[in-house]
Amino acid sequence: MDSVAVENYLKSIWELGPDDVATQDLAQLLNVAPASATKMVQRLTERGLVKHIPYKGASLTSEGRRRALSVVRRHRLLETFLSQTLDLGREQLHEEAENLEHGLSTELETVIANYLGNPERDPHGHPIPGPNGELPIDEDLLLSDCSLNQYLVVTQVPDRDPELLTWLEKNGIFPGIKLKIVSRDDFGGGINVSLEDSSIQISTSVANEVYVKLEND
Amino acid sequence: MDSVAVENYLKSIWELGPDDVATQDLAQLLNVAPASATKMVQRLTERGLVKHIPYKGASLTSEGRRRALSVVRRHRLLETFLSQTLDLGREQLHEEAENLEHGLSTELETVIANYLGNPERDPHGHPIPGPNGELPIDEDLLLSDCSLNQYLVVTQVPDRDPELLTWLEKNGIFPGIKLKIVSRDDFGGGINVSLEDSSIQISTSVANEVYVKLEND
DNA sequence: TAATAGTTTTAGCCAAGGCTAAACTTTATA
DNA sequence: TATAAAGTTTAGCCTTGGCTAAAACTATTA
Ligand SMILES: [Mn+2]
Ligand SMILES: [Mn+2]
Ligand SMILES: [Mn+2]
Ligand SMILES: [Mn+2]
Repeated sequence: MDSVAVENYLKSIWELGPDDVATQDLAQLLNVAPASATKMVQRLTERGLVKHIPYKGASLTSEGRRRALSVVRRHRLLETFLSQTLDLGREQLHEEAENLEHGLSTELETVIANYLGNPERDPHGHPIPGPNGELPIDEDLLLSDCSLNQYLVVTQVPDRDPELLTWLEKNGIFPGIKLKIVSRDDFGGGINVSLEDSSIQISTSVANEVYVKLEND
Repeated sequence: MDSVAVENYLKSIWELGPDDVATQDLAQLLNVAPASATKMVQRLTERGLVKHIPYKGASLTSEGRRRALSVVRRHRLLETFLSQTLDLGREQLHEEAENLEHGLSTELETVIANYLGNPERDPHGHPIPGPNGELPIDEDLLLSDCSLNQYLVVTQVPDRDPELLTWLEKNGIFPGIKLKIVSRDDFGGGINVSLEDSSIQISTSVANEVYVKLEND
């Protein structure tokens, strides 16, 4: 079994990938010094889970990816389970799942997945990998890439930043909601969207973390 | 925050206590070499969580006890939560809680406790410590200590051994069940109990792990 | 009460996973 | 294109939590 540290590194490399991941980015995401990240990346390379090209970056081998996706699966199943059983807001889920994901046995993972009806997405709309690390293809569109006046449905919101998530929630943006981009502020940077019965401005950086699909399935 | 190892040592010392705990017993419960247990006990003594009298044994300080009970609370709340939401048998709960207990935040602990209605016992009948480490007084009687022909109600069964727990369950012995000791096999060692509509023989070693109370409240 | 068995501690080792400071590469800038 | 800045790796250190083997202590038993 991988240690908590190893699981966190693998998951982080996956999240920052699939391109070569910079030592700095990895270190920052994990709150460790760059030297620590380098050392761990080297250890994972020894173990055949990572490919490291010095001064260039790190990427997962297929075995590394499999294990990373196993952590992601546990994380997202836990988020879904907690949101379904307890009355937690979408912004509280990530942090809790982050702690619990390493302690979930394969057996309990299966029981929870069945209990939930083997869901394909978590409460943020993130796809849940299958038990063998199959990742459902994800063809959602970045909100910021969409054209004006198309009818869209939100499919994914980010999960890491509770502040942002609370703001999105308060303004009616979460998976399932319909919206339309009505205009772009090309310089102020941002887009104006209209929802069912309100309309708000969303900065580019936020629009870069929200995914949508076209309304007609 | 205490590490996983520290939490496990504190909980184990509590479980083996309150008398001075022998190095060997501690090592065995935690699956480590006696020398490892000695070393950790010394570290915990440094930190003021344990009192160690060399060659005699280890016991918890009041701060050590508080932290141990916090782990026990998380463990027992998790067992209760899992048994209530998923359809796990009583014999599967302990192992899962053992892994998850270290990843449960204080906030989620509170949410779960409220969701469950702040229960006083877990599915094995073990008392759940309060949020500040108050342990409900436990005046249950050892089944093996009870006299013949008293009307008894099972209050606690052990949680560690899935085999045993499955056996108990199959024979109708679990918290809430009424029974009566009808005779003792003083030499074959064991007691004969009659339940609602069956009667079985229970070895002394098992009867030493089952607690009961008198039927009239 | 002296030898022996059992238990505990000490000594010395190791791997994991952190850190800082210094050295080295790569990239950007003058 | 030379130099400076930014990013990365190496070197060397530390703590935690394991281990085994040997030494020390305690309890038992002859
Ligand atoms: Mn998440
Ligand atoms: Mn999520
Ligand atoms: Mn238990
Ligand atoms: Mn229990």
